[in-house]
Amino acid sequence: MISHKIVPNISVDCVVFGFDFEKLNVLLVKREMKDNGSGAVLINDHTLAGYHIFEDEDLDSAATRILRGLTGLDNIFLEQFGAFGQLDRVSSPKDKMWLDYINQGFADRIVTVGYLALIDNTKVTLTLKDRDVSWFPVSMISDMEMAFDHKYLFYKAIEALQRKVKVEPIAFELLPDYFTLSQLQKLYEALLGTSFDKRNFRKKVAQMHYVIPLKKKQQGVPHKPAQFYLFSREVYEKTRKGRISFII
Amino acid sequence: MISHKIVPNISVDCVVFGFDFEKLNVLLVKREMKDNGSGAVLINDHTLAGYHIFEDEDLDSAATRILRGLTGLDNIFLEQFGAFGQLDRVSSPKDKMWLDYINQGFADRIVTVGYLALIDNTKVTLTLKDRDVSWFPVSMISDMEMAFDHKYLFYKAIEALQRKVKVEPIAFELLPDYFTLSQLQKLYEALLGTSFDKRNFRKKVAQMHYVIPLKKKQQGVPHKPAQFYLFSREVYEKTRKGRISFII
DNA sequence: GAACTTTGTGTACATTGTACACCAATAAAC
DNA sequence: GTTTATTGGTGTACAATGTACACAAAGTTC
Repeated sequence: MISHKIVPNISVDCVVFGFDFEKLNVLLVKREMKDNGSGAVLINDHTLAGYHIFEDEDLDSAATRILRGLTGLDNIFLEQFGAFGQLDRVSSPKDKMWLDYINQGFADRIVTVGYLALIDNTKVTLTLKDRDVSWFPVSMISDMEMAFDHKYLFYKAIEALQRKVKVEPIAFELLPDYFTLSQLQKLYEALLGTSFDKRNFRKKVAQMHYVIPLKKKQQGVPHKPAQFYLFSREVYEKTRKGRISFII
Repeated sequence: MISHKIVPNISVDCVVFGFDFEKLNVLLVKREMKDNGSGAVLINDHTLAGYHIFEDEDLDSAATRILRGLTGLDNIFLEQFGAFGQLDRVSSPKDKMWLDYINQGFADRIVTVGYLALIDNTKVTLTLKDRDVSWFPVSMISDMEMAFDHKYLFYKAIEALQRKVKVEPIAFELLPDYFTLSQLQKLYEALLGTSFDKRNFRKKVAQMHYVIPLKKKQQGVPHKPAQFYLFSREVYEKTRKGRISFII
């Protein structure tokens, strides 16, 4: 195992989204610290998945490394949603105490690059070695305590996600390889916080020739089985349109 | 004058766009270095407007500071388009020689945050003290020599610009307060590299209630004078629509 | 086989996009 | 002051897309 030198004032934070066919979730890491003597709980909240970058890796690699550590997966969809360098990012007493505790000292000035990650929930089983990592419904985040400016980063991430999802077919990254149209619809509804008419939704999907029906159907469901579809990036790339439309 | 401590491994680069009613231009800074003895030209190319950040300023402030230095203007439209941390960003012999020459040594690892800036050409007069800063048509960039990975950053910036301009009314930042519809149309054509039908374009603009006709008309032009319009951000914010439309 | 649950389909209307051609208003030239 | 050159400004017919809306079909469970 090679030990890498970290860059003390640059880090990467990943906002990892997953979809359980009902709602959107985010992956958070528990942060816990007790007083050595009394055992009193000093810190008990959550952070995004993040770490410093190493001297010898670029930003995308750092994000990939962090996600591999948490989920065991490579090849996760990743996209930057911003760089954050506010002076007071890491300034609360708790946060300083924490950095001291985990022995990172405090660079008084850390710039972090935010990454949006979309993962297919069915491919991940958490509860690996550490159960400090778990999924939380995005609707719950507003009521949670979070470290540093991570709640702010989360909001920025979800804004970016909603913006991008309307314009690029990245939502499919949150679904398994085969999915039904109802699952797709629920996903978009969860992402955008709206609801769609079933017939109109399907009419629209029918025009997306890169969403391809398979011969396969659902099995063992207590109702009419749905047909499976798959997303083809190749077809998408070949058939994308001009989309000139500055908005009203 | 206070002297600030710089953060050696973090910088900000600004891709500054302007519009001269004919084409899009970018602001570049000349980089020149001659051999002390022979006077031979060792480096003669261009860089984006960029510098390290200071310990006591955040990223946006750094970008604002850099632009104030170049243009004399505050209140310039600014938006991040990415963070760049490739290991080989600053690696060519020329670039190393240059960093040595301007006495910055070489941090072997610099992360830069890219900012897109849109400025109203009519408000800037360059040729201040230094004439090392000047406008170049974006169409010319592909043939130019540029420092570091700045050509790459430029392409990323223009991609982001084209994406955003279709979806948010930021193009107006490139126009004077009062403008004609023909100027607006030429601007969009320059930005997107397309051309529009005049009547259809105007029909579309007519639906944007935040583009407001004024009583004023052009004067002294050798043809029918055009009406002036203005962009109202307030009206825009109040009337923006839902725009749910994941793309085909 | 009855009850339950989710799938899958079509039509009428409104809105938006697109293709296309001519007169109007001004300054400059004569 | 008449002509010329140049850009500004307008409407209509058709195609494509968005939207509102209701019911039968295919499975499982009991």
